Amino acid sequence: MARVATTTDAFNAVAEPRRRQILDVLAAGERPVNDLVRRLGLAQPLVSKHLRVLREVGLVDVRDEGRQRIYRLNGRSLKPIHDWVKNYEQAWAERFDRLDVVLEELKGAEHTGKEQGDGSDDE
Amino acid sequence: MARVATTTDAFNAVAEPRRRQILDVLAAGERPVNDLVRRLGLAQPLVSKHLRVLREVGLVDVRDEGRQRIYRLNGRSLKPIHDWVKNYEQAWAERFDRLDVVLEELKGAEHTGKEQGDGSDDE
DNA sequence: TTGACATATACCGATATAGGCATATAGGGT
DNA sequence: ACCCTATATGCCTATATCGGTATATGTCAA
Repeated sequence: MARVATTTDAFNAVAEPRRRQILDVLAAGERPVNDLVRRLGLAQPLVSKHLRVLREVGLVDVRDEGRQRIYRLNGRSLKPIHDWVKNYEQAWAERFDRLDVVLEELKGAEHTGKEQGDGSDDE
Repeated sequence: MARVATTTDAFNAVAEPRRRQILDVLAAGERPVNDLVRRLGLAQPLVSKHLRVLREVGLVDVRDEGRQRIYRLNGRSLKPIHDWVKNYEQAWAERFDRLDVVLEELKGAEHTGKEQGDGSDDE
């Protein structure tokens, strides 16, 4: 048997560095494919294939706009990963057992994190 | 070319569900290999191989104890994953509102709305 | 229609993965 | 010494990956 298919879940989709790159770019705002191609310096078919994988695990959404396809981040699909790693957080942050510290960090993450201001969540 | 080697980084190591299972078991405490074998119902060589991968990316440590090898979780290696996903937390922040509320109650409404409206073109 | 552009897909090659089975290595007990 | 247990590794197969090149699909413009 070969490895678990990359289209299985977000874990596998995100294991590929280029796909993480794509998501990182999309985090700044939706973009057409060619924009990603130029920005990442990858071959266009390769980008399309990676986008397909990301689409199949729900990490990105597409919208047709003329002859362009606008891809948009759908970070919700990363939640399973976040939920899983979160359980290990204490392994590198033993201060984590105090609720106030938890909340402090939570808040910090909100205005310290890079702007993703695309507001892609909806529904 | 094939996929990036699973021994490359934690992202790839953790993309394999069995390896996540192993880590989950080890999260409860260090264990010898046979313990994992019984607990996961996998073939012993398979467990050993997965443990090797986990070891090579630093996700577990080993200690020799007689003729047993005690594996122990080293969750610090998961931090890169956590750091990466954390930036996307806002994408599913609807659920997060609940925590925002708690935060505001504790800290006195320090929370400011998230900035939006990037989507700007560029380059 | 023709042509140019934007994106997706088909096909191919090389790689290395997960898992199975058999065996090697190593330590403990007798 | 021997045997038994515990674990690691080697060899093998099937699979499906990633990346490349070529082509198909689709959309706009003249």
